[in-house]
Amino acid sequence: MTLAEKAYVSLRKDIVEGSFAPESPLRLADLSERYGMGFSPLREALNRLQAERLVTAESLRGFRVSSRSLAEFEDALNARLLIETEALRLSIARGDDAWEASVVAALYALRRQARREDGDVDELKTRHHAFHRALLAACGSDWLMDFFERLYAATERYRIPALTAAGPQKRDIDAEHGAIADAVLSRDAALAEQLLRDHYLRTAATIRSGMAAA
Amino acid sequence: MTLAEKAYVSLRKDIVEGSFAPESPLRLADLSERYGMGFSPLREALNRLQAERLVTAESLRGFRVSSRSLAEFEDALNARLLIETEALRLSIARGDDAWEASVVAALYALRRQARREDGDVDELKTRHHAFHRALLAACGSDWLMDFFERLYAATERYRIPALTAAGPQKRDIDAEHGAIADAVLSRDAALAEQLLRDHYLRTAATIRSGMAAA
DNA sequence: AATTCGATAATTTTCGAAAATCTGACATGG
DNA sequence: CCATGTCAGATTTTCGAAAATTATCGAATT
Repeated sequence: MTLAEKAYVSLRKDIVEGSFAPESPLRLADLSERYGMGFSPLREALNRLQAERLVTAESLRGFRVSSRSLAEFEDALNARLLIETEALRLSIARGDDAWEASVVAALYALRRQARREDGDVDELKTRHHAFHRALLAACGSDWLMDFFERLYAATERYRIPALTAAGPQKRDIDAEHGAIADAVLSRDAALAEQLLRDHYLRTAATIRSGMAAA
Repeated sequence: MTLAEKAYVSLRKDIVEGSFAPESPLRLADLSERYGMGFSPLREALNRLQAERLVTAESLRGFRVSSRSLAEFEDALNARLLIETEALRLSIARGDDAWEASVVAALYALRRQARREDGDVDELKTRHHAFHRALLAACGSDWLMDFFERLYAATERYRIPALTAAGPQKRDIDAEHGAIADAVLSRDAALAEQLLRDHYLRTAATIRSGMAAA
């Protein structure tokens, strides 16, 4: 892996996880010291992240972490619902046995990690992402999967700070995931879409109250 | 405008218009000579284009123009239908008087340019793009507009070579645009969606036969 | 007191060269 | 004849410094 790719992965992670505050400037000198590399690979990474809307750039004034607002969250969430319900429908229509197996496997891996008391939070997030990706993976559209990844990263930026602010949850997220998987495996597209939609709307409600609290 | 931004605009145009063949390597030395700048701004532009899927990159093996295939075109077209019908629906529901006026203006400008015998093809394409953007512009979603721009560029790569190969058209595209605008201005969302869908499906049919001929 | 101007510092942007890596040809051994 | 290793050339990637631009601060002016 080249330095530029490492810079891209690290920066993306740090932005999504909130290590850099929204709107804070991303100065090359600071980043260079933080990640131990020159300007070139950093600029490459920043340009890619700009195209993904995680950072903004102004000519000759450098880069900043993109702003965060309730309106932008709502926008990203609505786009997600549009993209993911369509992708899920396609996936259910087109997925084969191997796809079903991958959904089962992803759910299993997610649950296993969720039940570990000593669990690594990073690993849990990775598996959560993997489960949601597995649901859509058979949709057959590179563009929809691309949009899914973008929107997932964009909304993930809100999930983390909001959830800590909102306190303990009353939801049984594990059960929601299980219900979605069941509907998918029985190829009930309408039910699966409805459950996925509800799943996101519930998360959105939590995040809204979390942002209001923060 | 910085050199990197110029490089981005130029490269994007040259790729979309087909000045570089799909899959052809984009060597830094060549590009440096062609555009009269060093490697740094070119790499920045290429990285942004990579995030937009117009170019692909392989570690330590440089950049290539993304491939072109009927399957990828169909994928982009279907994504476009999903995104644009939704954006159009929202636009019709939310657009105000100023938006209506901008649609009328964009259609007028497009028609004016289309009727000029000595017309600049570049200008016509710009206005065509502007008209379709104006239709959706009141949707209120940055993400949907972002996806629209990406998909427009992706499909534009197919429109140009296919149309020249397919020969003269029997369609009255001007009338199709007019009908869409009429439906939009009368706020008939269902009709507008249907007309937009038909408009794209007809273009898609032309492109399919054009690709088959080529 | 507020504003403008100029000099200095900080920062981004760009270049040119060095380092790292890949490609293809050629020789060598099985 | 085929496989394998090696070397030179081509290409990408990275660095460090130079160039260009913006930001900051104090003095002069209104």
